[in-house]
Amino acid sequence: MLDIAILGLLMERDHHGYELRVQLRDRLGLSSNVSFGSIYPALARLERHGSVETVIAADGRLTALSTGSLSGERATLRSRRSAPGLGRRGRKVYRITERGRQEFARLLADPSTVDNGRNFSLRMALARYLTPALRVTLLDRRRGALLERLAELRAGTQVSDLDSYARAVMEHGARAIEFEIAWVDELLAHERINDEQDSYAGDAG
Amino acid sequence: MLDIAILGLLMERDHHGYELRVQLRDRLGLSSNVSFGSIYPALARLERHGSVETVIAADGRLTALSTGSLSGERATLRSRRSAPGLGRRGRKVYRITERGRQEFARLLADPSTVDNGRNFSLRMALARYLTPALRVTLLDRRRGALLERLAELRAGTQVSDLDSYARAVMEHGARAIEFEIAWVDELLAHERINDEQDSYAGDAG
DNA sequence: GGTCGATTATATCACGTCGATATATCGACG
DNA sequence: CGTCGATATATCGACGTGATATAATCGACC
Repeated sequence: MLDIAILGLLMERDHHGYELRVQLRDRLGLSSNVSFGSIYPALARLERHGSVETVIAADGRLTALSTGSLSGERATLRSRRSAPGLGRRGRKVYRITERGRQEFARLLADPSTVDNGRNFSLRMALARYLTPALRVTLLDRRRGALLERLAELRAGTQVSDLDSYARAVMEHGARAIEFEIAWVDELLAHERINDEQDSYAGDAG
Repeated sequence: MLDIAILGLLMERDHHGYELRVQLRDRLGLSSNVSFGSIYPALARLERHGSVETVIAADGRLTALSTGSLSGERATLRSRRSAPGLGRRGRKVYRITERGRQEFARLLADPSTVDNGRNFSLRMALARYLTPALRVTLLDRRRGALLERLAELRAGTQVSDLDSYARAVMEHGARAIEFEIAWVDELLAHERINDEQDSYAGDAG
């Protein structure tokens, strides 16, 4: 889960661990503050796998934060008295590799684990990296999973069997699913509109 | 998480592991099919802790297994042909202990981990075991957590910074939170109505 | 000008949950 | 008779979480 999210952020520019957490929340909508106990093991995993590489920031400030991939700067080394020249508590900046880009494309397009809401939202937030066809596939899968879950919910214990609180939870659950189906439909409609625009612009038939 | 859910189900009647999974979904709304890799360790944990005890059904067949304080009268004998529900393969039936009941009450009333949607829904589904005052506390806490998350979402990276897909995910996230706040408000209103009814009919018993 | 708390930052731990898998029993269907 | 699908228990590795430790730097206040 985190792998794809981290790779997605690194597609845009380099990041260090702490910053990734903020971006995970603000740009990918991962529920408030993913634990460092997830992020650092994930980074270690990705590095072991050759999907990312570290670019140790030699100076304390700046680093790759503002300039993105362009990193020709050989910065002013401030004299540090201890440890290898890591500024501000050794900051490790991570960069995606070619292998990582391929892995990212593979993970993103894989529609197998879309029955989980988080996985779906995550992939949608990164959907600009997908082809239109794959986007539609993803949305269709999610729609199917939601319909299935809704049917399952309605087919479960009959409502009369539950007390009013359990019933309220079930009914809210059903409404929430319908709410998300409506969203998915909206997104699908959007994809169709884009298709039409493409066929006007690109295909004169 | 599972502990409280399992204890909640066992408050009503005894269950064996496999059945718990179905009930977790159908009565407590836990997202489709909790893994056995969660259920069995949870049961072992609870047993170790003295919150539940096992009542082995020695014979694979039927075994009214005596308990069923509630299900006793009804569970006599159903037509034994295609009726689902009674197992083969040495079945371990779990029963809640007095210690378990106390533990359940303690866990249910604890409002500390209500920032997670699942924990909240779970506690709401079991809210009939709470006093009205504790129900309101729970709802207020959840409301606060949702407002906080909404503010955080709105305060994050400004929308113009995101591509249309990431933006769509963020906006849906915000709407989903508002949707749940509306639900919580509904539930709070209900609690107030019940309060009023109590004060009118309180001594009519 | 010194300390204090907040923020930035990396890392590790125990624990819980998940998904996959192994194993076994029974009823139904052919 | 075999095997398929549902019932049923159990374990495994992988992953995410929350708590905690460590540490440097920054701004604020006195």
